[in-house]
Amino acid sequence: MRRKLTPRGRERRDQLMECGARLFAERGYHPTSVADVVAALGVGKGVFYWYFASKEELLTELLKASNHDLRKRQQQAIGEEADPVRRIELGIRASLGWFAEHREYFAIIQFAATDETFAPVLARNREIAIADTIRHLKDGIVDGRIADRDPALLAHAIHGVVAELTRHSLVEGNLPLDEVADLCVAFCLEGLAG
Amino acid sequence: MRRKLTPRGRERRDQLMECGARLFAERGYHPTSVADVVAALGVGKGVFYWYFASKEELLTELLKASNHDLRKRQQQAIGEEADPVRRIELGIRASLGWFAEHREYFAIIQFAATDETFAPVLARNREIAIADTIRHLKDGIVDGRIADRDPALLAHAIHGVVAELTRHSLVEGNLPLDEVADLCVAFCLEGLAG
DNA sequence: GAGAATGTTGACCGTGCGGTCAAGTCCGGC
DNA sequence: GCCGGACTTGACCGCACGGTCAACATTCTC
Repeated sequence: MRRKLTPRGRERRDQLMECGARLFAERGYHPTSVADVVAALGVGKGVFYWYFASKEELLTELLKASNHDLRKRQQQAIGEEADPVRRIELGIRASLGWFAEHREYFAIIQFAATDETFAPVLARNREIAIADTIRHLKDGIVDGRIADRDPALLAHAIHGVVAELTRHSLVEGNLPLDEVADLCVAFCLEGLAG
Repeated sequence: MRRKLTPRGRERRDQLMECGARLFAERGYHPTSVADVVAALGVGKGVFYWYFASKEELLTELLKASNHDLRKRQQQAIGEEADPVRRIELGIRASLGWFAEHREYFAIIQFAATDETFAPVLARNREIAIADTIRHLKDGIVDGRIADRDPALLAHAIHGVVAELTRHSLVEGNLPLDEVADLCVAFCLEGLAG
């Protein structure tokens, strides 16, 4: 890994990250070797270690970059919306939409959660997302729009629904995204209540 | 791996599984070597391959055994309860309770979900659990107690809440189990509705 | 166009892993 | 008391992996 990157260098780095993301998603992190990554790009092994200090660093960078991108999308989606309940809904929809367009990352993030080397990065990402949700929930509780229950647990519950429905629709589903998103929002807002 | 196991043999097998479960949970599957497992037990490497055809098989057996145990507990908890909504509630509470008592398995299952070798076993386990939930949901929908929405998606939503709150309460939480279970049930039944 | 900085190569190294096996020990049944 | 099958040992094998590096190529800078 070196400091100064020319445009050419930045492109190579992006190629390596894209390639790594794809392979990690397809075969998993441990089963994918650095040799696989560089072979897929048709370059020598040294190239990898010019841009990354280690295989570990590549995954860490992928996690950071993807989280940054997802958050950007959520913030754009929520925009200036004032209604806290609607803010939660827009956040949920943005999340489902982003993963639908970046399927590779779901598997990568799920693996990273199980490895103590990467769990900290992920835990931090999640903490931030949960904190956002908690803020909206508290606003909604003050407004009397949301039941007065532990906002932290509610936030985790919402994230759990989103995570599992994301997984289901990516891995097993052939359902239209909107349908899943609608149910996801309806379930979070109303539960099973008929 | 051999056919006939004497009582002594069965005990060794159980020791290996217990030991493997602990180490896989603590350090992860790939980073834990067969040498680590047998060393923790103070026996030679050959012992492992007498009882298991491969490291892979050990994990597979762990997944099967744990799922069997969890399901048994759920069935006992639900018993003869007739009310479908209450059946769902009892199932949720049984699940949270089981994981609280078998923390090791949460990490193991989460990893297995990310590895294409083990994903099929897990997918099958999940399918069965989801099918159970769907049955209760359909009963509830007929009764008019549950909203008439896609039962499959609802089932996944419930499982998502349970999974994430389980994770939260095991990994981050110092909250009493009952409190988490209460909120989990309340959220699933009523959503965020205030 | 010299020289520095950036980028690239691929053979090579050490290590640790999953798995094997020939040899031996333990123990129940006869 | 010995036979055979259940069980154990640990040195060993082959290999693939993460990472290094000296040499070379390209591109920037003045």
